[in-house]
Amino acid sequence: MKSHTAKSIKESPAAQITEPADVYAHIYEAVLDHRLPPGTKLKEVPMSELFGVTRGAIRKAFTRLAAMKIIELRPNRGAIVASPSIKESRDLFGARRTIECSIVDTLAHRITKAQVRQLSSLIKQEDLAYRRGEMRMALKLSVDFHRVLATMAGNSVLVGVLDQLVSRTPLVVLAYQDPAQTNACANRDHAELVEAMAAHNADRAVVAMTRHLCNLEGKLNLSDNAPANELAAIFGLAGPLSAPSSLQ
Amino acid sequence: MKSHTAKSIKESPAAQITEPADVYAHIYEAVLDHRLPPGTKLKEVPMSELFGVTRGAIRKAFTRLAAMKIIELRPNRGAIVASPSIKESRDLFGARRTIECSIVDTLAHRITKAQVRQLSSLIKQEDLAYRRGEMRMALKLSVDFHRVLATMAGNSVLVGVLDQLVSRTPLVVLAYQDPAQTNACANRDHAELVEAMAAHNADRAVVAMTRHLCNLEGKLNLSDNAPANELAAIFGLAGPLSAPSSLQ
DNA sequence: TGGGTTGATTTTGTGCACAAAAGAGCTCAA
DNA sequence: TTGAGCTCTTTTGTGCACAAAATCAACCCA
Repeated sequence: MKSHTAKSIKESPAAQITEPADVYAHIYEAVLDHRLPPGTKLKEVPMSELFGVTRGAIRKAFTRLAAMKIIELRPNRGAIVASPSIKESRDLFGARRTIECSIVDTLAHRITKAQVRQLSSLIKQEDLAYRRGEMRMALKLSVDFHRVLATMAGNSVLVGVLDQLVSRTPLVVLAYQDPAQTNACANRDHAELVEAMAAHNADRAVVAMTRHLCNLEGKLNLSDNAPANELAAIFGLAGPLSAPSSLQ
Repeated sequence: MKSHTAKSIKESPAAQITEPADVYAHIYEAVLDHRLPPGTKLKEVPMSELFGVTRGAIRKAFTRLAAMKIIELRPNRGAIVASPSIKESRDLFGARRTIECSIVDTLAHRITKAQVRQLSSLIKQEDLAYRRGEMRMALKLSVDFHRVLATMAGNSVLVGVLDQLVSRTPLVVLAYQDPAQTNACANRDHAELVEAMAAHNADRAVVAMTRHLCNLEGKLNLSDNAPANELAAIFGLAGPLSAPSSLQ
């Protein structure tokens, strides 16, 4: 009970991790699984013992995670799992709309039959995972779909940029997801998008992508009085963002 | 003559740098000044001695610079100043067009008189610097203009993304700039853009931004047989990119 | 002469120990 | 009872020394 900070990271109790490098991935997964909820303190020594690596390795992973905005690195005060604000979450979706609509517009003009097949196959896998209830896998495949789309459009810089945004999205979704809503139907959006692109109908594809991202954002509880692990919310007071000045 | 790698970084010979942190900025400036041309090896020990900091501090700065794609970090083989490929340069401008057109579109609808004044003031300063021949200052102000634009549009995520792209742009420009061309007239583009936004004419503003970025890109020597500090170019052979497959 | 191998030197990577800072708990006084 | 100040403990930050890897050069042999 004394230090309950980072005890629940291991996938299964037996799986002792000894690999030198991919501490990053493990922490990332743990965050996405909500085994490490937003705000959790990540101490270096327990982490290093847990993963069986040195403190330096943990520190490096932290640097990368902070660059991706998965965790927040506070000088002299350690790392905590990021808790994105409402505005940041909205901005993230806004940025994705901008970038992914551009990607889809480009791709719709020049997509090949082989690419359509590849995308359809991804959708099928994703659908299967949903039906089986493998939500983690489904989420991963859904994210992959967007990454593949970006790669197909061919602009390597946009691929890099989008990768950052897409990586951050699940954290936002998990932080603000509305328990009443289910995200099972998001899959249909992907299919519609691919249909539009296969028909080389760029306008329709852009609309489909916009709607898809708006659907996703709409399912979140991003109203001003949404809970965000904030004290104000816990005590039922006004939302954390009465004025937009509180973040910047 | 033995190790001529990093001797010319200091701004002035007397200015010995002892600050702990902003090694990053100094290296970045040196790269933009072409005191460290693309491909230059950056050794840790000489650097640390030069700046009067420890090797660890240099290493940290390298990590940040690599994240910004200003330098390239090759495992076990040290850091070199990035030499962006032609495709990457084109993609960079493409990405900027996507993001900045979106920014300008948003901003044109809601820009305030005060913001117009601020932008006009920036343009005036920039113009002044150009006239005085202070090219470094002019370049910096020109870059700032784009950053301010992004900030005014209000999407913090897009601000962060654009910051990365804008920071990388000068490196590309310096690597591929055509000696025959001059970039003195780029300033007029900024003025036109602000005029369009002041009139709340989003379409015209987007066109202005597109043209501005295309102008910039167009002044570069990005044809397939452009020199890029490549051996092939030095010896007058075929360009480094006969097929686009050579990068990815 | 040229290609490949080996050894020496330089350069990068990493673990460890110590320093500095933050945090927790305690005492004492108002 | 509260709160300021103090000490002790925990946690993060950093310099240094050593390990591993790569680069360079000489050398040998075909």
